[in-house]
Parts: sequence; C-alpha cells; structure tokens
Amino acid sequence: MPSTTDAEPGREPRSGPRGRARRGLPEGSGLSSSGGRRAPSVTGRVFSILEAFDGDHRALSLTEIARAADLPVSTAHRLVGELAAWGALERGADGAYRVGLRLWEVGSLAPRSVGLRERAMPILEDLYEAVRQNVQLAVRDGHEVVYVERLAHPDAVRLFSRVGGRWPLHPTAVGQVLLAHAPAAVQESVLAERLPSFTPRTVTDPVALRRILAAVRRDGVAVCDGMIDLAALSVAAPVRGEDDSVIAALSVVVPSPSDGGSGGGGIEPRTLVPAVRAAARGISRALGAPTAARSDAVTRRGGTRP
Amino acid sequence: MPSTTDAEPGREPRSGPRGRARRGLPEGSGLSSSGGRRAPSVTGRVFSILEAFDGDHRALSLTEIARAADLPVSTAHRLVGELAAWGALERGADGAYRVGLRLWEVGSLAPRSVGLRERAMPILEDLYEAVRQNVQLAVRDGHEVVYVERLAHPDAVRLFSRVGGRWPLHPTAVGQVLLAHAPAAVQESVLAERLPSFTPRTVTDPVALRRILAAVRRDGVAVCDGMIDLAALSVAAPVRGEDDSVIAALSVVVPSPSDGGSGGGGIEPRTLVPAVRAAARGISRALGAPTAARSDAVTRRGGTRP
DNA sequence: TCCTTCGCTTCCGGTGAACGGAAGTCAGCC
DNA sequence: GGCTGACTTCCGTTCACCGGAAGCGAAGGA
Repeated sequence: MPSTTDAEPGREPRSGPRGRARRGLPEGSGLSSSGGRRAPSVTGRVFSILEAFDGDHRALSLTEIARAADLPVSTAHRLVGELAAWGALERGADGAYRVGLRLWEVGSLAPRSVGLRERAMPILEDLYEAVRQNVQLAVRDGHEVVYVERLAHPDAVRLFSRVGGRWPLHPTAVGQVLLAHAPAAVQESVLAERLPSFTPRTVTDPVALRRILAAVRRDGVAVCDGMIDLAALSVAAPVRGEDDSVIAALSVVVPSPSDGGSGGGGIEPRTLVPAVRAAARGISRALGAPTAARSDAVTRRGGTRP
Repeated sequence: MPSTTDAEPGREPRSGPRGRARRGLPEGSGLSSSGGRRAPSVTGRVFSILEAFDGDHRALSLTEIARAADLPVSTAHRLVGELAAWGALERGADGAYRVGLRLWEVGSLAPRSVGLRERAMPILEDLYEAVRQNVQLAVRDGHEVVYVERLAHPDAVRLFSRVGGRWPLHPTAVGQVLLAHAPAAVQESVLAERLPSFTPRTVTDPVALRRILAAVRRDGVAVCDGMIDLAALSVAAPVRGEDDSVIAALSVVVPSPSDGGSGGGGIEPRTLVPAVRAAARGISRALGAPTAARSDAVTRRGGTRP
C-alpha cells in the first residue's frame, strides 16, 4: 500500500517564530547541551538551513543562518558551502546568501504549483483582464493555504499574502473553499484547533465556521469580508481535478464595501460571483474535471475559435 | 573578500543524459566497486536525487530515482523518505514521488527568479496584452539562459522552452542579450566552446556570433530568427538592475515570416522592437536602474492614470 | 493455485563522513 | 593598537550513514 498521501498528519504547523530554537519546548532555559532532542540527520540540518529563509528574510549572512537553523557556525559553514556549490543558495557580492536559481528550478517542477499554474494561467489572465483587481490561485497543504499564483493590479487592494506564502484556512476565501472540500478528518482537526483572529470580523467559532463551510459547499463559492484585512473582500470558487476532487481554489480580492475608507469606486462583490465561478470551472475543465466538462456549452467563454 | 559570484565557473554543464551514471568518465566498464570516484556527501546524494527530476520526469518511482541518482535502492529509500517527510518530495496515490510544494515554496524566495518576476509582471502583462504572443523573461546562469516567466497565448507559436527550463545562450534572443552584456570572461569562455546547432539557421561560428553580440550591444535588441525552431522568431531587450548591469532579458516570440508554412497573419517583427525595448526599460525602471529612470517621460507607457 | 518477478521496505554491523571546539584571519570601529 | 564580530580553517573523535541481504506483497504467467 503506497498510502501516505491522504491521511496527512497536518505537517507540523510551520515551526515557531524564527530565531527561537527548534528543539522541543522544554523551557528549562539551560543550555541543554546534553538534554535537548534534535533531528540529527544531515538532511534535517540542510532543511533547517533552507527554513531559515522566508519572505522577510531573503538574504542572510552565515552567522544569521547558523543562528536561525540552530547550528554551530562551523557546521553551517560547511553545509552552506555545499548548498552554494550546487546552486541551492547563491552568495551575493555583499557576502549574504540568498536562495539560488537552481533550487527554484527544481521547485518549479512541483505539479501542485507550477503544473497547476501553467494550465490555469490563460484563464487567470482573462479573469484578471475582466476585473483588474487581485486574482489568486491557491492549494491546501495541511492546515494552511499556499498561494500558487497571483495577478495583482498596481491600483488594487494591497494584500498580505504572497506567492509561495502560507495562511491559515479559516479566514481566507480560498481557504474556506479548500477546507469545505477537504477530507472530513482534516476539517475536524482544523475545527478542533484554537483558530487565530486577525480582525474583529474573523470567524473563529467552530460552530459558525461549520455553518460557513456548509454554505460554501452548497453555493460553490466562498465570500470573505474583512477577515484578514478589513479593507479587503474576497470571493473564491473551487477548482477540480481529473477525479473531480477539489485540488485548488481561485479567488478575486476587491476593496471591501463595508470598509468605510478607501472602497469608493469599488465593485459590487455580488457581480464577481459568476465570473469567479466560471473561471474556476474553466480551469477545472482544462485539468480534465468531469463535471466541468459536462456543462461545456454554458461555461465556454468568448466566441468559439474557428 | 566574499568573492565567488562573478568569476562563476560555469557550473558543470548540466550533467549528461539521464540514467547515465554520474561518476567520472573513466569508462573502464568494470563494476568499479573499488575504483569509482563519487561525491560521497549526504548533501551531494540529496542533490542527485533532486536532479533526477526534470521537465520530462516529474513523477518517479523509488527505483527510478535510485537509478537516475546512481544510488543503491536502500540508500535512496532512506533519503527519499526524509525528503518526503519534510515536503521536498510528495508521494502520490500511485506511489510515485513528485517534487513537493514545500520545495517550491523555498524556491519561490529566489530573488533572481520570483523577486524579479514580481516586479516585472505588470509590465509583462501589458506587453502581452499588446502583442498576444509569447512573452518571456529570462536570466543567465553560467552558460545558459533560465526562463523565469512566460506568458503564452494559446494561439501563439508553440515554444520548446519552459518556465524553469534551460537553454544555451547563443541560439536564443534572450541568450544573446545576456551574453552580450556578460563579463568578458564568460563571453570568451562561451565563444571558445563548440556550440550546438539546432536548425540550419543556428549561428555557431564564433566570429559571426561575436559580430552579432556587438550589434546587440549597439542596438539594444537581439533578433533571432529560426535558430532553435524554424517557425519562431524572437526579439529581446536587456533589463538592468540598480547598478545598471544587465540582470535579465525580455523577449517576444512570434511566428517567423521566413518560415513558409504557418506564419500567415504574422506580425512584422520590426514593429515589435520598440514595444520590447520600452517594456524592458519599464522593468529596469521598476528595478531602480539609473539609465532607465532618466528618460522617464519618453518611456512612460499609456496615459497617466487619473 | 503455485511460482516468478519486480519494486519496496526493513535490518544491522562496520566505518568513514560529519561534527564542532578552538584557533586563525580579516575588517571595521573606538 | 586593541577590540569586536563575522567568517574560515584545522583536526581528533564518534556516531550517523551506508548498503548488502533478507523479507514482503502485488502483479502476472503457467
């Protein structure tokens, strides 16, 4: 039994705040030179070096890497040297290390991001042209959404998310779509967590969330108003794969009408629903989803090509 | 002296055909159980596993990985297990391994690809809207171009390149631009190689190529007609960074007018030059390039937004 | 049904790759 | 000139890694 894929243990919730050692939690405060556990494989150390980089830390010195990865400098030096020799890291003229092109190349073979992206792109383009706002494509990984693609108009609402970035599932429209169609075990496990709140409008109550998820399944769209940022409202719809399961979600983010300030010339969110739904079906069809193919005539955009 | 970045040793030219062992070359043929050299670090083995994946091999079984990476199955099994546990690889329901989302995430922190891409995207979009053909953004790595982004219209010429893919410098317009502005050492070293030919029109003669590079520097554009694919013509211009050095190249690919067949309703390539040049300057400006900023008024695209 | 094949997984003893403290080097700064 | 902080090199010890071999289980053929 090849197994593994489905049950998914939720992949350790994205290690704590950076800089904090990644050992256990046993405070103790002591240097713990003997007690502390550690995943002591070379591979593990390499990973912890890679994890030292994130959206806010794209360039790190050797010492910073060593500190973030909780490794002795000399060890970090050796490993970083190997990583840089292969091209996983690159060293700038300033001596700082950055993620290298080679690593990006391999990463760009990931079917769940780039593979998906390639097929979705033309349709995302069209949707973007139509709304001239933020258009996002995301997948679920464990208990989080990972943004795979994003087209952003310079004048559109500024978002907190980022291509390659992660967010919790419950306060984002894409997350709600993905959660609503996730295996029951995942849903329960998310609902059992204490969910973080970002604005007064963030829904964190399990009962309320459960109701929302049911609505999302019923309507085929999720609408999130000001749950992460009071100024933004997003509308998302599910993207289905060959086996008709939901593998991604598509969203448009516009200024929130309920946000007093900026939203002035905003679009009425209701009008976005058909466009988002149609685009999501379009992508599903491009991926070979059975149900999307059925209503072909209806969903087809623009004129037929001669 | 932090060094390293510039001299660039050309990074071992993308290991041979896959499946071929990666040991030295000493044919010998023998099992070489004792003689054979090998880069025997764990990190190196991990890399050779990652290298087993490429555009034509996005899903591999354990045995295939072991064969491609030239590792004993049991060793591959252990390492692949660690990679999968972290998320660098993912195992599908079919038991095959694919590149994982986590690796893609880290890769998407690479400043030379995604960082560049993020700033270039809006301008690429506009150019794409204008020409409705293939628009590409690429950087140089050693003696190759690496394609960082690509917008392709469904009806445009089908290209051989791929986001995340590599090609030699000399037969591509982006490559010629990047080579023309590369450090002298790199240029000489490329010109000294025996350059592969792809079509009858591929320029491989060092003298001719040198002339082309000079023209590219003079004109600020490269035009490549049918050097990789007789049906395609591409026009490229340089993108400059903060220090005014060329860090990327932008191109538009259209059907070749000299190609008898399809090119029918093609665009006259000459007309593309200003658009490509303007877009490249636009990106340079967005990146903070000094020369691009200067002629701001001239390069500014479209009307000012109210 | 039994046998073979093939791919994956597990086990385990020997060993050399990796570890990391310590010392050396180099800038920048007081 | 001495100090600080970051990076690099050295080297003896040790334990993580290696990989052959055996065990499994599914698929296919007789």
